[in-house]
Amino acid sequence: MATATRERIVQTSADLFRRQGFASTGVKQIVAEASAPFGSLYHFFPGGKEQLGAEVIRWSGALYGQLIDAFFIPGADVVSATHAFFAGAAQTLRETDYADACPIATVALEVSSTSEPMRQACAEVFTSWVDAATERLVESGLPRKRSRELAISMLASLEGAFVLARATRSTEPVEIAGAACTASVRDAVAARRAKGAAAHRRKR
Amino acid sequence: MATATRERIVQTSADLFRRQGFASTGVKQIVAEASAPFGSLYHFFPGGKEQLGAEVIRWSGALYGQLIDAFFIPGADVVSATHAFFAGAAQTLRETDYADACPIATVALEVSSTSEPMRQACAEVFTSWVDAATERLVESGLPRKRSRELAISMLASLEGAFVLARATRSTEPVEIAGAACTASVRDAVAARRAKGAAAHRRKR
DNA sequence: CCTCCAGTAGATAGATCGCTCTAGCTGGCG
DNA sequence: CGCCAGCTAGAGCGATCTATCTACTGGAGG
Repeated sequence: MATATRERIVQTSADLFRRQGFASTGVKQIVAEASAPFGSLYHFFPGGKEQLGAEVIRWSGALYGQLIDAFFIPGADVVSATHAFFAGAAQTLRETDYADACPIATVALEVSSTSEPMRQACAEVFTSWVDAATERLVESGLPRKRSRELAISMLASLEGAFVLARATRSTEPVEIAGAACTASVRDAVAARRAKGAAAHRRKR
Repeated sequence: MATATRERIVQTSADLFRRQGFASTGVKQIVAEASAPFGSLYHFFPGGKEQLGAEVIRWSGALYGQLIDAFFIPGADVVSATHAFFAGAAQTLRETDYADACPIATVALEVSSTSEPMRQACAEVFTSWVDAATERLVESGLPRKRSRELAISMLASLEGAFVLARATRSTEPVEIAGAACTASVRDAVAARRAKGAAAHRRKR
């Protein structure tokens, strides 16, 4: 396995960055926790810690992006999917002692004013998440513009709820934000149905 | 002025922490930027960087908490206040090149798994903000439970929108989150009015 | 067989980290 | 005036940071 070490470095870094952030995680700590030789880190990432950071952001982003597709299955009810999504996040928080929230939010805030390549990586990930969620909502019959708005405000609510939850060590913010988002999605679906029904009535 | 230096240290730290976070800000950088003697930092903050951090969190929290009272003036319309609050946040972001968002969110995410005293300071600040917003909504006639839910989901939306906005260098998330929150408040007010009208009708 | 090179391994450089320490300065009070 | 806190001022400590450097290993290909 040629790239096993490289992968282990990325995974371990992702874990540490999520918990303590980018700046407070040393490269020594990474290689130690990953049981990787120190030299290998700079062999695989000649750009140093910054290159590793950018790659970790993209890797975590892709991994967590799959969660969106896992919850918002085409054909299934988007309202209950939204509720389940937030409920799942709350459960994960509780199970991990409020450590596993968003894998990139901490790093995003840290670097968005100091490292342009890492900031861009974060922006790409967030955009990809918004796009994915938007598509799932469009597929469920909502207008594209409304879907995008919902996707953005859902992601914002979740990210913000994570901030509050980790600081207060309570899942209440996640649950309340989840309820609000679920209600918004329900309203959007109902509005769409009403409009569809009106159009249907008009047709005949 | 006996405590001018101390205050300058706190203000400068608040500025730096907000931009680059806690870990990436060195004490040397703080005293340099604050034009303060190095010894003074440890004179005023014998507990070192952690004590300074906790104090900066509380100080910034109190300062920004006043914004809530500035926007949600007793007697004024809460719906337009909500809209103005988010619009103001978006404008500040634009004016400061996406640097001045939440003064403590970055630090909160960084320390909530590593420093218990600083995590508690963050928790206290967030709680105080939620409490303040809740009171303003209660005063405008909304039920307390609903007010608290609105306050929490508004704060979460704003914090998350800040994360997205800083990373993508766009105020769109703030504007969309603001629109969603404004709609929620409007709905809550409308529901209250309907209920009040029903009670009124029932009465006579 | 030997060559070659990706990957392993870690010593070490050079800068910076948070922090301690001592000495000097200054303004108000006895 | 002399004295004593409160504060200023910065040299310097040990630790730790990122990154570079050289040396070694093991297996695939000529």
